[in-house]
Amino acid sequence: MGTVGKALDLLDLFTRVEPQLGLSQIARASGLNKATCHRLLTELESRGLLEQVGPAREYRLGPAVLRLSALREAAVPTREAAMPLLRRLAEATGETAHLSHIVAGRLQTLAFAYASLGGVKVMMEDADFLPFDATASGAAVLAFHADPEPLIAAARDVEALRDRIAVCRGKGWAETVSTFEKDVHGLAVPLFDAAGHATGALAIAAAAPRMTPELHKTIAQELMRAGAEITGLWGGQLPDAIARLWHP
Amino acid sequence: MGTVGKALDLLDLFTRVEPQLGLSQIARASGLNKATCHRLLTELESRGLLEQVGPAREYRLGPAVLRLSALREAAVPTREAAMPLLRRLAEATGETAHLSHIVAGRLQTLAFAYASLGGVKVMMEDADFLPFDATASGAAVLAFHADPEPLIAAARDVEALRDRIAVCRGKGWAETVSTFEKDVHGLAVPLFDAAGHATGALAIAAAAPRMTPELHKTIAQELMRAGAEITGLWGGQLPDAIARLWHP
DNA sequence: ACCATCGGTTCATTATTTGAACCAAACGGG
DNA sequence: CCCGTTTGGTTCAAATAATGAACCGATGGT
Repeated sequence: MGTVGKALDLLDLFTRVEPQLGLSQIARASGLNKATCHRLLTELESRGLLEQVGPAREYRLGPAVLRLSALREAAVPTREAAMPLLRRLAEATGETAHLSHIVAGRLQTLAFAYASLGGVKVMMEDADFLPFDATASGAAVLAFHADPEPLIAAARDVEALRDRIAVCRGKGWAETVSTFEKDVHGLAVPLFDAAGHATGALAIAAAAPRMTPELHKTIAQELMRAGAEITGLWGGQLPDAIARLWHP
Repeated sequence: MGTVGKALDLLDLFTRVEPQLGLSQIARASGLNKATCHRLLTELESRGLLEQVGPAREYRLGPAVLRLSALREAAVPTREAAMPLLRRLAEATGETAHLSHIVAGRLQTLAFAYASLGGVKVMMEDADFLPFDATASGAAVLAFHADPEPLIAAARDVEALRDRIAVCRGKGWAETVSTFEKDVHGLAVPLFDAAGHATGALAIAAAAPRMTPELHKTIAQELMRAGAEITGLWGGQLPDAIARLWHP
């Protein structure tokens, strides 16, 4: 990993919880020398990826990322294209739907949609990373990923993850109950790229107490239907094993 | 400019017109050696800022930019906060409204809104750069910018730009007629940061044939009102000179 | 008045970046 | 069918840029 990688890694230090960081803070968190950090930060700032604000001269994500994002969506409307389907899925199931995506070895939340009516809902945050070993989405992607082993091995609870992956390979969808968050029942299906490898997941996070066999069946069916559609929208291809499970 | 800067400059080669580029193409466009390019691109890809697709292994902007953008908007809702005002401005004037922003020495389109009814409208593209010397927005920002000289000097038509800047300093808004695009009448006001320096612009692009003295007056008034509001939303401060011009 | 921390800078040492030359694989005429 | 040209990608000695301990002035709390 070269200098560029180190600089880009600094961007990951900025989170929703800590959106602004000082120089010393960044140096400590990254393990880099303060002078090195300063040079990298200055360079990121000169291109607008970061900006420096206030009398404390703290750094935060800059306006250039907005442009890159708009450009990406114009070229590959990953999010925009899937949003209508995601909303419909939330409505059809009455629960919270969300979409995630493997980026650089991590599972990134892309978008989510709440059902318009109903009482208790599972709330979500955008731009977060999901743990592979505690989410149905994680198991779903890895079950059909091109190279899952390193990601599985890196998980905290490898055994439970392998179990869930095996279930997903057999049924076409993955499931978790109260692992990531208490009282949340998760169901997920993988999404595929043009080569037929899973690169994302579509999931429903339902309030566990509300789950019934009928609702479970509805959710699984809707997920498979929407999963096939989004895969198609993204120019992906369902592998034979999945096509058989989803369209029996 | 170090290695990181060179890598980040590569991101600018991806445009709406050419969203996917091959290695040789990028090397030629950037002037860097092919091997150097390849290393930088690989490093950008490893962090998800770029991705490589298809049998031709072309590069395009990657999904990580979506996360950064979501994080930025969560921390500093520049775009979201201004959108309602932008839409209201478009409605109130019946013309196309847009918002831009200085990022790393260039004027970047942040957002725009069309009036809901009416015939001819000026169309816009997101994530583009506006020339300082051919847009009302450019003159408006530079008229109250902290360090305008280098940006003015770099413009193609320096004289016309200086004239427009002088007008803007006197009136509080800038104007262009059919400079950027034919039959487009532009009016713009600067937007200010906490230090009272202009960092952005709010503008109306009107269909020139439709312009009347009354409409002109409406647009100028609405711009100044909305400009003050957005500046406030962004935590900015109107300089005295502008406060006097806008709230007589 | 003191100590700790902050953001930022300096400069000799060191490690990384650089790029001409080199693959193998496609592609497009003649 | 072959030859010239392009593609994406790799190699490695030479050149250059990154590194980090020590330093500075300013700020803030005790």
